[in-house]
Amino acid sequence: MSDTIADRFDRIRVPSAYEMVAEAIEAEIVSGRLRPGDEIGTEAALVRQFGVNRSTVREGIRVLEQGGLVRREAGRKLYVCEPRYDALSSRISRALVLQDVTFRELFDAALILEVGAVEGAVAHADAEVIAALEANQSRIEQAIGNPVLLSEIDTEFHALVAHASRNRVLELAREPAALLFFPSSEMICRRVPEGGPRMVEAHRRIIDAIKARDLELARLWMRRHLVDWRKGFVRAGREIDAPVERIFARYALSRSAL
Amino acid sequence: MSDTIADRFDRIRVPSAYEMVAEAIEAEIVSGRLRPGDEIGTEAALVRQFGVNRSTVREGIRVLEQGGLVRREAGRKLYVCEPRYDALSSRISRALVLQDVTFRELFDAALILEVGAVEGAVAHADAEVIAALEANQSRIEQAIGNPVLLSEIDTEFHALVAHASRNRVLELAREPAALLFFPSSEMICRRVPEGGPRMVEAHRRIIDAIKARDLELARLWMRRHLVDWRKGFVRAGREIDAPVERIFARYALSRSAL
DNA sequence: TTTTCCGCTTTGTCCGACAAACGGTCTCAC
DNA sequence: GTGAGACCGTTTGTCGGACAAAGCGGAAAA
Repeated sequence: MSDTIADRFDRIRVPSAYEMVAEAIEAEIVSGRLRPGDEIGTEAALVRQFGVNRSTVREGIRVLEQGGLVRREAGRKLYVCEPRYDALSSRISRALVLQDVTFRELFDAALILEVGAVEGAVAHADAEVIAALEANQSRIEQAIGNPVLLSEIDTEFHALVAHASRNRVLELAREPAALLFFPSSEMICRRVPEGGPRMVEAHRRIIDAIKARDLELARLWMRRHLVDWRKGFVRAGREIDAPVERIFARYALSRSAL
Repeated sequence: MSDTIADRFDRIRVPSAYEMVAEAIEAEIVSGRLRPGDEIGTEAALVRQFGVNRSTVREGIRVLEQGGLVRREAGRKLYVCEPRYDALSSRISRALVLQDVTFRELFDAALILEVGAVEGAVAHADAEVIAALEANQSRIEQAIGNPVLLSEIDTEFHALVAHASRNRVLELAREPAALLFFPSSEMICRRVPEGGPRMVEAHRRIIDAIKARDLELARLWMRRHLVDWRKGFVRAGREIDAPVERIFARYALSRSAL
């Protein structure tokens, strides 16, 4: 009977105790009354304050831990943590993989995000970041011929460029895609031998463009660098419209768990 | 003594039982052996299978729930859920707020992400999404003068544009920023009366450009639309380099919790 | 056939308990 | 006096058992 009438009201959600525990602590953190580094207190203390059972407190703590708001230092005290992205990014990467996003989507998004990041880097890079980029460059020049190292250093390069933009929103926005995108360059370098040198040259040009504050040149070489990746991907015999395999998700996850 | 020697080994992390429970179930989901919609089983069943206590199983379940991998249907059975972003995006928004990102960062990132999204929309929008955009437009034309509605419909408009790009990576990448960015347009419309009509015109032009597959025009009007926002922000007397207030985080969180 | 009621299942919460790991203190040998 | 080691209380991770409330399904009643 009632299913023939349009529902006027939403279902009422009664929050459970462990959710209220989590929300109470979260409110303290979001409002700033608890600051990163502060300790939350022992489980027993929380039991006293909230007047609920320890199991309930513990479930609430799990929620906060997963949300990246608190952190347990090596099985010991609970601290409010300075917001860490890694855990969140890897969770998003996992969601992307589960949705079977394609490499084309990944590539199109990376093009937008990485070019955006290098634009920001041209505008805001300071000496410190540029030094880090140069250090990265000298390492990658040593690593030609070693696909595993190449891919790792390349991933770090792009993270550094994003960091140079001094835009934490952008830095975060690109991370889930990067986590899935760059590991595959290992596979490419393995199968396309000229991939390594081309990558090293592109990085060199990008760093130079950032140092020269040359927006157009930076854009150009970042774009070229990524298009190279796509070419290599195809030449390595991969289908660009195929979904990102779930293998990569596992890889991204296991790395971030460390 | 040992702190004078460079540490060779990382601390060994012994995974606790509830983490292993969570990982075991996660592995089933990521590998595809458990598909969205499948049910996980009752807590009692998991207790039997894993041979651990129910409290332990429950903590593991909390972890998965927060990770957006499983979902409890109204206090009842556990299902593998089709990956939902909302929860994850709001968590990232929260992290951004806690880092005190500025409106300028938000604006710069939104410029890159939204222009990127509209580029994708020009390339990939289909009739269905365009119809949805038109419906959104007719609603916003009715809403001029109502800041709350305007801001809501504007937020939906941008989500639709991103969806039209048929790029789930980009769609997801923009969401955390959007969650923080667009709600503030309510404040702007409230204080800058001509904001409403300008927003409506920009949307109209963007939709037309998408329909005409005119890349440059779409870019132009999206950029103009966002720059308008920034102008309004300043004219409303707000400081663009000030951190996003924590109020907005709460707003974004409470919306996504529904 | 429809409504109502009853009992079973499952979740949310509680209580009490214990081993292992950790932190701090105290003692003892040097 | 100082350092090493033993000792002890605290805290976490896990366990077993228990109960009320809510949801589900089938039987009984209208």
